[in-house]
Amino acid sequence: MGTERRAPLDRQRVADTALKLLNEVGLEGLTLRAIARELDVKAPALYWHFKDKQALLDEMATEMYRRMAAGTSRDPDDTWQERLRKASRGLRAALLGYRDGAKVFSGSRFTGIEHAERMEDDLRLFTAAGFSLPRAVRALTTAHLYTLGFVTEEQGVRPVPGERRAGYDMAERARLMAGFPLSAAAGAEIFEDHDRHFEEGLDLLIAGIEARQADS
Amino acid sequence: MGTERRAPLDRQRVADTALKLLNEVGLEGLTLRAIARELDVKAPALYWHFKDKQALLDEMATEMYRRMAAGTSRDPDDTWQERLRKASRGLRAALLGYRDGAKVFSGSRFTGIEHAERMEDDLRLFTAAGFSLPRAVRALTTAHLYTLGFVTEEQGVRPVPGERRAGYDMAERARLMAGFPLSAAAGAEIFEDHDRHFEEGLDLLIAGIEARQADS
DNA sequence: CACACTCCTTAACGCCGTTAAGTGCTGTGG
DNA sequence: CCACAGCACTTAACGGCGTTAAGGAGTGTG
Repeated sequence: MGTERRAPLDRQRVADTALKLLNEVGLEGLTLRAIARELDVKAPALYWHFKDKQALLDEMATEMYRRMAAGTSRDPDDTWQERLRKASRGLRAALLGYRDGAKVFSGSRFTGIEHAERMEDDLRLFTAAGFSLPRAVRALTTAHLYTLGFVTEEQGVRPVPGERRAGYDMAERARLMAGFPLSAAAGAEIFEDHDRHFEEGLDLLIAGIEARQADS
Repeated sequence: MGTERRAPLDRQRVADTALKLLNEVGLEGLTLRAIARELDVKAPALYWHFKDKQALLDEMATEMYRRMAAGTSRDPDDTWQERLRKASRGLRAALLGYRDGAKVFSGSRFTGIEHAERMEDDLRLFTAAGFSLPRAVRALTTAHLYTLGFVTEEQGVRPVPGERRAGYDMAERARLMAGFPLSAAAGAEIFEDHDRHFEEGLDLLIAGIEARQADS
């Protein structure tokens, strides 16, 4: 008979489902009722597993980090440049993997200390490469913050890869920008080819770290 | 008699009041009803001036930009390094001037094209200094995005200058981080002295731009 | 003096996060 | 074998949110 009971939820399953739903409806559509419906449960049931919605978002951010960690290859013999590139690209890819990923991520905190392991590993690699701890931290966090800022804006323009948010018509923009020729031309540079643009910013940063490290 | 009528609202006054209120209650407390109350009006009145709440947030972001522009000195004889520093510091100061300033700012779009004037000026200065347009754009936006990312995280830790968000106890953090000595030590570097940290990241970026510009 | 237009109010809608109270099921000690 | 504890959930409800519909007072215009 159809009387078998659904397996009880746990934080992990809730977070997984919420992340899947996030990609369909975006952050603004991600309500507790919608998540509960997806899990075949009523909304207050979620309060058994999370103290409030923010705690669920925190778990989602943590899960995003876990998946990034699982999806980014790391070699102990990386140069610090390679490591910084991998970390930054990996973070960007992870954030782009979810609608409003950057917003969810930067509005939340990790629920555990699992992330410390990778951080420790990165810091070890950088200090072994000759960086003082403060310099290592500065290099890593600057890249991290650049990446967060970049993807936040990127997803503001392109909520879903492929689509384009209303009010971002390039022809319209060009018309308004008559009188500001450089800015008009810059539009293409800013709103197109995010991949290349991201890499170029990263290049600047790495060049700067190299330069500052040389004249230590 | 007390029968004189209140002067009618306009977008500017609404945005001003909303920005003032933002500093008192934060983004999550910034409801249309609260803004209306402050203006001695009922909430639906706001819909005469703005098509929805996002349009009001857009106007607030634009006003933040205007005030930043008014508060940042600019010299036509700036070197590009000075200009980049002024622009980045000015943006950070402007965002820090409001609770959740970075979130409001990066979640919104400017309502007009007033910002194009400064952008044009910056691009002129950079191209006059020998940058190609793409390189000028890359340099400016990279600094811009770094700043946005930086302040977003900064305000996540310190919603109001002076206060400190729950869950950011340094002693507690140190205890959890036993076993990750470098990460533990990095905490101080990350969560303290944002001013210095911001400047150092900016230094890295400028050094990188210089380096890439040298071997053009 | 009618009419249009501007700027606002009153009332209500559906949805949100969240809490309180209760309910069935499972496993354990007497 | 049964009382009872605790787990995982439901039902019901609360106050507040953004937003819309309808209407009304005051002002300027033909």
